[in-house]
Amino acid sequence: MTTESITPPQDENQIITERRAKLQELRKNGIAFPNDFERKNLAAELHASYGDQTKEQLEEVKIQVAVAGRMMLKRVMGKASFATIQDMSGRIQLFISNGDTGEETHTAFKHYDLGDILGATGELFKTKTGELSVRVTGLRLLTKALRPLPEKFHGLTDQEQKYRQRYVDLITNEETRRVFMIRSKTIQVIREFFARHDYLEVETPMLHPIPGGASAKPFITHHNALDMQMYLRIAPELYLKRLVVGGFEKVFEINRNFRNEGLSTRHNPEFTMIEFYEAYRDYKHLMDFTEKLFVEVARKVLGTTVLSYQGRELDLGKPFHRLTMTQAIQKYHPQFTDAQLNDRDFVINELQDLKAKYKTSDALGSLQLYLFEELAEAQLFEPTFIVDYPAEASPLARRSDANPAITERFELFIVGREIANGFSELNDPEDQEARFDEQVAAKDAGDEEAMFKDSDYVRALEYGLPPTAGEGIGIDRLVMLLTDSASIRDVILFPQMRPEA
RNA sequence: GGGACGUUAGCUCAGUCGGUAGAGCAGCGGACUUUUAAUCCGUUGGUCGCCAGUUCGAAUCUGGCACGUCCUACCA
Repeated sequence: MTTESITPPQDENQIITERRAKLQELRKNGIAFPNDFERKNLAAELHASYGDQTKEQLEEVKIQVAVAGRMMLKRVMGKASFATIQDMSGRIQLFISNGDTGEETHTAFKHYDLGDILGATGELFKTKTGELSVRVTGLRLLTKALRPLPEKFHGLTDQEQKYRQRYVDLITNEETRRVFMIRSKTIQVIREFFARHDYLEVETPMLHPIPGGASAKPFITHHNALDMQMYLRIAPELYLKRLVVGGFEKVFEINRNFRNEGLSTRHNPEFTMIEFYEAYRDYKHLMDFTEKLFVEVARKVLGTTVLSYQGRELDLGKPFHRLTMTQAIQKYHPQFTDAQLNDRDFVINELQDLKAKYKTSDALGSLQLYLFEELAEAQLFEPTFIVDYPAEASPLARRSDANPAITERFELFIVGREIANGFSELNDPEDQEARFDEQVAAKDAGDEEAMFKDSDYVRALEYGLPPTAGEGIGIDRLVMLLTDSASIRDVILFPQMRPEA
């Protein structure tokens, strides 16, 4: 006994073998992958234009259509069949019968498989149950699908496969298509919003010789011709502010940042942010502006400011809360007094009880920040601006005139997550240089996330940065909110995964 | 990094006490000219994640490994 000489690839199975044979047959009989079918109508447009017409009206007007799409459902009943095809807009039913197409075409159709891409021409009509359908007179197989689709009722449910094979997820799951259409629409609305406010959209480098603008571990890469180490950007901030120095007084950029940190339901190594800067504004203006932006995005994308996130209702149309860190702590832990929260030893004691990390060298503001993160952050379900961040944690932000230990900075929290971060920009070049030097000292002391000193940036400030306000908004997290997604992977088309086993 | 749970047909899932593998969908063959996850009859399809161990015998018990999901930590 001899083994078969043809060993199919490992994931080949009987179904794929069968379909390959059908494709072989198609090749033999002509052009297996024709590209001359002219699609003239989309499913959703036909439903919108003719869905309301009666059976009789449709028979009278005799609308000729040409539709194309992937076959998702198939029902064969001897001399007549129904098929449901799906295009970018939606689905429409085809009726194929010996009487309309001739027996040969209908017989060929019976061997078409779910997942095949078809082109059909014919006349619109309504079935006796009232479903708008195409009475097919011409039917062609445009692309043979070799691999079977997931089960037609449940679709693809395995999370890993949804992420790894997003194309299958998109074919099968309406909800997945909805999420990414909302994502696209969200970015479009944001662009329009900034354009309307006379902002200039710019693109700054993704490859940085000095990573800057955030506290994070960068990805390191190498440029061959220059033989130098480069970093994927962790934030565009320093470049955008250089542009404000240059006279582009309102700029924004929507693009990816890369951070070499852990993966989680809220973190992907590459994520999308919008950063924007406007001269002659301060952080208070940014908060008002952000509220307007969020309301507009919700209204234009979802049609309402009221949304449901993981079972809880949220209204972006209500004024956002504004609290200092200590006020936020007290909101959820009213037993703490102002005196206690401003007492270093007391705060350190609380942090110890919570097993939270801190350094004995930390200033009171940083200690309060850690306590806030432990006790309040995750509870900020309704949109809340937390203001007055400690200067040592905000090396690019302008100090408060009333209290130089804090900065004119806020972070916006919604559903317990940081969604945005903004501040009045530090435009004092001497203070900026001093703060860079502090960061370098921290880096030398072992802080991997401390910033590098960017001397050209300081030089830019020395030419004069007008008083400016700047902010970054996490687009992925915003889209999670708008789509009620629990994981950031659900709003990124191709999330980072480990290599396949 | 730590913890919990999971991995069985292309897909969705069962699998009892350890006794040699099941259903539905998809596929193939047949019936059926208005179906709606069409229906009905017949039928093909398996490295039970991988490697060891225990046992007469392992999808099932034990150990290790891989991958995944969730929680947690770092982080936006």
